Parts: sequence; C-alpha cells; structure tokens
Amino acid sequence: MKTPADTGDHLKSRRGKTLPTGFAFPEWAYKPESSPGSRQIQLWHFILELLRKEEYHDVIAWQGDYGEFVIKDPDEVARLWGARKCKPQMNYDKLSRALRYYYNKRILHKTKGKRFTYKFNFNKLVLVNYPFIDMGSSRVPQSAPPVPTGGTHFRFPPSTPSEVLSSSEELRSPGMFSSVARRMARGSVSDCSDGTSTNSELEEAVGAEERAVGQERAFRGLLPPRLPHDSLFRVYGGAPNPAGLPRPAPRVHPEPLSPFPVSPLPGPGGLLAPTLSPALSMTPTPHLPYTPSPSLSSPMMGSHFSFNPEDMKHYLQAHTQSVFNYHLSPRAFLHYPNIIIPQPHRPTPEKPAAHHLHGPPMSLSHSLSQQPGGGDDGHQHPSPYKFKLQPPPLGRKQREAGSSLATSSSSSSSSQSSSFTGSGQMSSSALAGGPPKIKVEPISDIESEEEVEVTDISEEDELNHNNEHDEGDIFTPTARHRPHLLNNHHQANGNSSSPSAPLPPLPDDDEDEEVFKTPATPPPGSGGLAFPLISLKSEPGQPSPISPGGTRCIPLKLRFKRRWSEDQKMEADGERDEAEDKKVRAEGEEEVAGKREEAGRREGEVENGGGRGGGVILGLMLPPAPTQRRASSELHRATAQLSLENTGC
DNA sequence: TGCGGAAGGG
DNA sequence: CCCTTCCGCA
Repeated sequence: MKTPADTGDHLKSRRGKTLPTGFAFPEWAYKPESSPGSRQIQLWHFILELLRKEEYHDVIAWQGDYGEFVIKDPDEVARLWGARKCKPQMNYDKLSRALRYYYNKRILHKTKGKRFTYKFNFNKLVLVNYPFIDMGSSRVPQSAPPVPTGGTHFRFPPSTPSEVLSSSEELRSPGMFSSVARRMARGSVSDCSDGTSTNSELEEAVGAEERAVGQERAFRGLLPPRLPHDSLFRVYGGAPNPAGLPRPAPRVHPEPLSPFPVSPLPGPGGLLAPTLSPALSMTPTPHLPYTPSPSLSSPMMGSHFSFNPEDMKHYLQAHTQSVFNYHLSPRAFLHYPNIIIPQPHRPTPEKPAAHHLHGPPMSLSHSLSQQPGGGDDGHQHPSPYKFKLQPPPLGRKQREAGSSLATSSSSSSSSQSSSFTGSGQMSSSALAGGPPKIKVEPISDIESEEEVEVTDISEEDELNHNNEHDEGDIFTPTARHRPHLLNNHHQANGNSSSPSAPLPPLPDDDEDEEVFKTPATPPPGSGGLAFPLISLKSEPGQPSPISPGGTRCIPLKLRFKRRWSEDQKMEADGERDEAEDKKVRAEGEEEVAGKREEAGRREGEVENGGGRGGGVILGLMLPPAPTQRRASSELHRATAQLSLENTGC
C-alpha cells in the first residue's frame, strides 16, 4: 500500500529538487512516517512540509535563526492542518496547543518576543541521529543545522526487534528520534484527500524507507545481537546501512536560513562513514582530526560492521570529545569494556572557538546559593547552565551526609540555580571538591532567561549510592521539565524583553544541552571497567593518544567517570527521576507498579522533558537491560506495521 | 498572544 | 502516544 506513489500526487518533487526557497531540511526530517505513537502524520512533520513548500510561504516560512519559522497566517496553517487531519474545527488556538506540547518534547521552542514564531530543535536531532556526520569539515552557517550530509534518508536502525537491541528503541528517544525511527520502520503516510494535504517528497522517503528497512533487517540479522557494535550503530548511525553518510561531509550549501542544508547526498551509497560525530565537527574548537577508521567508514554495505579496537577508540574518542564540547551528558559517553579512550581534550580557553562554553566558572556548590538570576550575564550563549536543586525523589533513601547541601537546597524548591558552564574550568573546583550533588530542576524560580535545568550530581545517592545519572545531567543540562523555561532560555534572541533588538542568530546550541543518554552497557563488573571509555583521570602519565596535548582534565570529567560507573548500574532506575518532573510524581506510583515500560523508556531518555513522551532528541543511550523488552516490543510492532497505513479521514 | 492543565478520542 | 478540545490564567 504505501507505495511511494500513493502520496504522490502532489509530491512530485523528488529528492533532488531544491526548494525554491532554498530551505530544506534533510529529507528524513520530513518523513511523515514517523509518528511514534500515532500513526498519523505529526504536526511537526506537517509544519515541515509546509515550510518546505514554496506555495505556503505566505502562510508559514523559515525566518530568523536556524530552525526558526514564522507562521504568517495562523488561521491558514490551522486550516491546512485541520484539513490534513480531517479536523475541520481546527484553529490556531488548538494547533498552537499541539505545538506547545512539543515544547516538552523539545521538538520545538517558542521564540519569544516574536509572534507566531517557533523554532525547531534540530540540532539535537542531528547529533543524535547522525553523529557520524562530519559537520566540521564544512562549516555550516549557524543557522544551518547540521545535516547529515550523508544520505537523505537516514534512518534509525531499526529495528532490531530482538530484545537485544532495543535499547534503543529508540533509544528512547525522545520524540523525534524515536518517532523517526519508528516511522522509518513503518513508513506509513497518511493523507487526507481533502486536497490540502501537503506531502511532498514523501514518496521518496517512503521508498527510501522501505529500502532502508529491508536493509536494516538484513542488517539485523547480521549483527550479533549483543555486540556492542550494535549499540554503536544505533547510537550513532542509526543504521549502518542505509544511507549513511557517504562521505563525510559533502558540503552542503548552506542555506542561511534553512535549518538544514539541503542534503546533497546523492546516493545511499555510502554507509555510515563514521566521520566525526557531528558534534565534533560542529564544535567550535578544533577537534582532533579524526579520521574515520577504514573499517567503519568503509561501506558497511556488506552489512557488517567491524569494529576494531582502534576504530572504536577513535570513534569513542571523537564521541567523547563531542560530548565534552557540547556539554553533553556524560552518559553520552559510550563505554566499551576493553577500550579505553583517551580523554578528549577539552577546549582550551584560549581557543577562540570558545564557543559558548566559556562561562564564568562557577562552583556548583556556590552556585547554588549564588545563582543570580540571569547573573550569568557573561555568557553569551546558552552554555551556562543553571542548576537547580531537585528534591530527592520521595521514595529514595536518604542520602548521606554530603548532601546536606543538596538536601536542603533541593528540598527547597526555591533552590537557586547556578549557572554552569561547560567549560572545564568552571566548577572544577567545586566539583572536584566535594561531592557536589545537585539535581537541578528547572523551576521557574528564577527567571533567568536561560534556565536550563540540570540535574547535577546531587543526591543521586538517594537513588543509588552515589552518582549516577546526575552527573550526567550536569553536562546535560536538560531542560526538560518546564518547557517554557526552556524555551526561554534558549532563545536568547527571542526574549521578549528586548524585542527591538535584532536577533542574533544563535547557533543553536541551546539545544545542545540536550543530553544524550549513553548507552549503558551494563558494566559487568562494576566499577572500573565500566568506564573504559574515558579515562578522565588524566593521570599525568596517561598518554592520550589522540588528544593532543592540551587536554587538561577537567574535574567534571572525573566526576563523570565515577558516576558513570555506578551510573550505569543505576541508570536504569535513577533516571526516571530526572526525567520526570512534574508528571512523574503523578505517575510515580504507577511506574513502580506496572510500568516498566515507561521505565524502560525513560532510561533511554535522559530526560525528556516533561515527560513522558518525550524527549525528542536524546535517546541515544541504551537502556539497561530491563527496559529492553519494551523497546523490542515496540520495534516489533513497528516493524510489523511497516506497511500499515492509514488513510485519512 | 501565549501557556499549560485536564479530559477525552483514536 | 499525539493530539483535540476547552478553559483559566497571565
């Protein structure tokens, strides 16, 4: 059924076509198939469709920073949406409500101060989905989100149904990812025949997907279920096969506004070449030149990936680096036993690239109390994260002494948030010094624009003994819960406060705060081995092969490490807390009771915003074993349904 | 205008 | 899950 053609009437455009406007997202972004839970087209896809079509530029168009679009004619957009969904009663009020739900999922942000203006969070998507993409080589305009230069159709891997993989299920990802993945899997597109439908290249996408799926499956079979590789793939490439990214970065023409450069990729020929993770490339700081290892890069075509330790190392290193650069959650680090990855070198301050990272160093502990509401003034970018303490989850056992701080603070909702900069220096002292544990919660307390909630290390003890995800959180400032807050902070430009000011295009790092969850491979052993990945320790002696000199160790890293180890263990459990904020409470009980499912997801998710559904971007990591089931089941479903389709109304 | 809770539908 | 519908609040 869902032949590509079906939707095709209007779609005539093939992938090759360039948009008149020039804005284009990677095709995968447009794929409608992805509706996670729902089979129908999702609003964000629909929006994307409209955005890409010239004919709708009068009603909705890209504008401003990357990923930012303006609904010029809300009523019309609503009408179109209503038509598509067969909801004649649709209006902008309703549609906007739906859009607001995306805040939590982090698919969208509201650009404050600008009417009817929203912004997609593609960065994370990209990062997550296309980690291998090398953005670096070609510098992309800020506005342009990294695109997988690789193929147009990228997809998640898929499918592996087996429990094994599952972790990903997406990796739990957050909405988009997961959704994408799923869609890919199922590929359904629905259209209402009302005529308003706007599908464009769906056909292509569909076709591509199908192919992809097939490949995946094949792939699946090939891959050994449990291999770490598997995880990698998922995490990074999504799928080794399909269209991976053929070449590192075929440069894309940067369309200034377009969120994504048009994907140039010709064909799927390549596979995932593991180029740098996008993050790396993206990072302002010069990274190590990482070359894709041959094995990886080589076409996976064969369907088989082989990682050799070295490759893995490189890869991991690169990944790690990117994690650092982006302030991603430590969880993002992949760890593989036996492989040690050199520490990433942290961006040295000197680097002009300074990117946003630079922020006033803060000590976490201090920060807690200090946090001035926007005090961060200094930082231009989103980088500084503020933390709030989060009250320990109720159920958890109390934490030990160290937490006094945390405890008190956490308990008090008012907690202060501190800004955290990713840069190494920052809180190093603080971090190092004590067991800083803080969970951050984004509470509206301070309205600093950029609030990011981060969970710090805080009391993870509560959860587990020690550290767990929290730390990760640190890096990953997640703005999950209070979406609005998030929005705010992100949009530097958007803030209503100074509407008059021109909006500087932000790189949207903002989003990067997103955390990726790392796959946790359960550390068999406990402790040490768990973290093979990063040897943060930066022992003097340690040579870091790749990272050239300057990597100083950051205290943070250290922390990560430690936590990691436990983290992994705990991850499964612990995360949920973070993840859920508000809702969690409500659910909390339930969770325990029967909802393993959710738990599973969450694990994966780092936190997604508000909740359940999902985060959009994160889902990298593999969830702990327990959750796998769910994922797998989902995958199954997805797979099964590949051909499903719903037609419209 | 924009936000987000609540209830409900598919 | 993903909205759709309603609604109160700011």
